[in-house]
Amino acid sequence: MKPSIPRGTRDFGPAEMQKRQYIFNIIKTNFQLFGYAPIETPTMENITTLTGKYGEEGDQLIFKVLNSRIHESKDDKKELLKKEFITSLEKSYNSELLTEKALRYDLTVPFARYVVMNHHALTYPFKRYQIQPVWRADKPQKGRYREFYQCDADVIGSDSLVNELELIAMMDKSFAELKILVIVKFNNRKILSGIAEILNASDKIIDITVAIDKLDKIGKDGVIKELQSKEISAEAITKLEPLIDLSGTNDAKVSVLKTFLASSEIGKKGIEEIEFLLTNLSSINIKHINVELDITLARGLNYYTGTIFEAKADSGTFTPSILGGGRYDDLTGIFGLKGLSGVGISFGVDRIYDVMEELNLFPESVNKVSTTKILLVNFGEAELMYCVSLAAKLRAAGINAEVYPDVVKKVSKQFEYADKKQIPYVGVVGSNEMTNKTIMLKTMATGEQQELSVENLVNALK
RNA sequence: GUAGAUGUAGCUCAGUUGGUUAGAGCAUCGGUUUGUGGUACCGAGGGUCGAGGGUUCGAGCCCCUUCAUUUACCCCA
Repeated sequence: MKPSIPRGTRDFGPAEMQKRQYIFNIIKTNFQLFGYAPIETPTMENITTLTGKYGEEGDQLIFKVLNSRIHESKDDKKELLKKEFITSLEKSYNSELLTEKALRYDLTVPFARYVVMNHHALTYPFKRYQIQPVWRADKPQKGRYREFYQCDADVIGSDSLVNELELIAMMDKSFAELKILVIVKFNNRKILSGIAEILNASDKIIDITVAIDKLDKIGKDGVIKELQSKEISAEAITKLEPLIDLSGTNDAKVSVLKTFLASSEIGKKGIEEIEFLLTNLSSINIKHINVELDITLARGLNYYTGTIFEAKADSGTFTPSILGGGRYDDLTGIFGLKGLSGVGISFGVDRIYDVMEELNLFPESVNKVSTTKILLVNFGEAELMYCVSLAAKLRAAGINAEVYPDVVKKVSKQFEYADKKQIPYVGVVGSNEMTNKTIMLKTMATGEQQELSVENLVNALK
């Protein structure tokens, strides 16, 4: 049988893992620096926990898990199962008889569920970080995987926009350390609600935001066409035009919005929030990222209610969003705990990796196949055991050491092993070294070698 | 779902208007070299040409069907 893995999934070899861990470490360090504590949640959630939170499209992308042991069902239940299966073939339909579990789609909803279940034990505002894979039943493409890691940091139980500010500061620091030039776009769902209100099209808010969101790709005419196809009135489209044309500095955009949204309470609230962030950006001393107000930013997830974030690399040809996030005022409400507002961001490690790979942003130090410092080469059975005890001494001194575990006809094979694993030193042990209680230390890069006592060997490698 | 591209050795790919025994590089193994790798040279093994059907004296190449991979749309990290 020819081996394969499900599409949209990947194996990561040692070389890739070194680079991935480099990214994870930077993000994790920054999460902790800002006071977030780690949690993990199960791979599977009850499907009812997930459905209805990600929008219509999102719900379709949830990986469902077939209930186990359905073949052991009683006959009358089997009849019901057959009916349910046929129904699910004909329309989008969730049958808990068939699937009551699903793989997590993101980390935010499981987090909200966790908060509600552990409400009594948490200290608010509760700040948590979570680094785990998520699954989406998407068609894989460039930069789009069916299994990928998210690195989330969320604060729940605080309305303060200071949380948003600190999240921006954390993005700045993280992307600076990763050396990725990034443009962080932000917007506010309240602005979008305000716009829909002004246009008398509150029921069409999703259609409108999705259309505006495509401005980059399809241009102004394309957006207008899309709006028309969604049965937005001509009058509303005319009203909307100044916003489609919106450009210039963040401040210039705000002043246009102020006029446009003057008669919308929710819109004015959104502007207030945006102004708070803009005027206080200076106090967090951003050095690396570009922060830009973009009213075409919509984001598909249903649960966002306030600030929304998205970050993209600002150079290279591969520029999908590598971070997303926002404020959700009542995600816990669905699980029965009202009045807890949360805000968070999510780094997409897999795309960050792709971007860094394209732009060659990994430091030389992570481009190693192995962290072994010395390989002990043997010339026979007795020498091999001498190597084993020697390795123990090296490791006791904190030196990464490997023993070549076989006795092979050609010693060159052992050197080849060291060479392929890019191990910088080789310790050769033959009968001479054994009688002298020494080791021949060879520096692979230069080919130089010298005979050393065990103590001198440890010192030389330290 | 819709549209395009691609499936040939373990990997990356050549393969002419259809013509004898399907090739290369890398990788693997062996040798030049029984106390020394990365270089060089010599040699070896490895293929139901994605699958099924058709056209033809003859198909890796043309036609049909099907499967897989991949890119774009939609949506998203």
